[in-house]
Amino acid sequence: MKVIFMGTPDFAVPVLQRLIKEHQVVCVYTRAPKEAGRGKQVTKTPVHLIAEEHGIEVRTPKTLKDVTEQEKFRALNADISIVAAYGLILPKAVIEACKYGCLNVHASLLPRWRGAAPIQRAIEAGDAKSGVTIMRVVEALDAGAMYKKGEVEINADTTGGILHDKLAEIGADLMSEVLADLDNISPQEQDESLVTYAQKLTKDESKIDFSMGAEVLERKIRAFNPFPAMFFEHNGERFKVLRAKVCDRQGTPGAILQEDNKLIIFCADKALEVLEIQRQGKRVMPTEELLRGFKF
RNA sequence: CGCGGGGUAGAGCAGCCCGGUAGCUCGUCAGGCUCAUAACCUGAAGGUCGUUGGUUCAAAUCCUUCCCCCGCAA
Repeated sequence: MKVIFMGTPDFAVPVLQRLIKEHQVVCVYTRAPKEAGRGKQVTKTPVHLIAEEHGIEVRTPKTLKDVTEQEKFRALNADISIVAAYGLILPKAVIEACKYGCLNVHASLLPRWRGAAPIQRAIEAGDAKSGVTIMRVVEALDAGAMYKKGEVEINADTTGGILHDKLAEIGADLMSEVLADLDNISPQEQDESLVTYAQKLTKDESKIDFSMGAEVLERKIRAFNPFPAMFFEHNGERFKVLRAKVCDRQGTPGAILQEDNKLIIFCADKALEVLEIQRQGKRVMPTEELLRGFKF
């Protein structure tokens, strides 16, 4: 099929690569390159780079509300458009431009976790499983009828990064399957009574609030690994906590205890033993290693 | 040129501001102690102090070139 792909971050890359392999990707839409990283270098999006690598036309409009832009979209004369974490609102004119409409890969088991940060929110909430849903794009956010889902178990070692990568791969598989069998799958409407929303991640929630419960914090630490990473401050220095485990001890919330090469910080109820830590300016390392030379 | 921290023994850190032949914790090896041990004691090995050039009687330490890593911010 002639496909238009719309996506931006790493999550969208496996899907795009699969489409390139199996279909004719006529054009890729992604967010415009912007200043990012140290030195504020202008950086192209991951999707942008992959598209260029394959010599596919890349478009980076600021918005698609523009009628001229919509004309250009329609002029591609594609059979279907595929969206994966694009980051722009799609107007009706774009959604309905192609013969087979517009499909989306979403990193959750819809209708649970519609919205911006479904991967992290699922872990944070303590869900036993997460997954990917392929659904039809409609004007309302992540509300379209569903074609296919794939599930992944969330266990005690599942970090946001690990889950992200798994879901991206599964998303590519599922999209491939759905496209191969599009005429025979009838999409199923979402049950609105089960909808939850995944708020996007903000900077200030990545600061560890030790007046919260240890279990919640542990999940949050896992969900936010490797990005944006939960942190605490000590003597004006920032320490990212990449991994921790709950331990059954009590003390003043926020108090730090160093004993036997272990770093324990008390929370509201129990305490957290920090297992993997990153001092600012240093790499991530097992807490034990940092404690060989650094004293809190 | 967005702001900033760092690269010192296998690992993690101190020393740098106020130049003077490199130190701590752990690990490794040897010996000792012990019923025994990942414990304890003694000793040893192991470092071009990221790289280039400079200042100096003398540079890990001051200035400079480049490389690499990272925090913030985006």
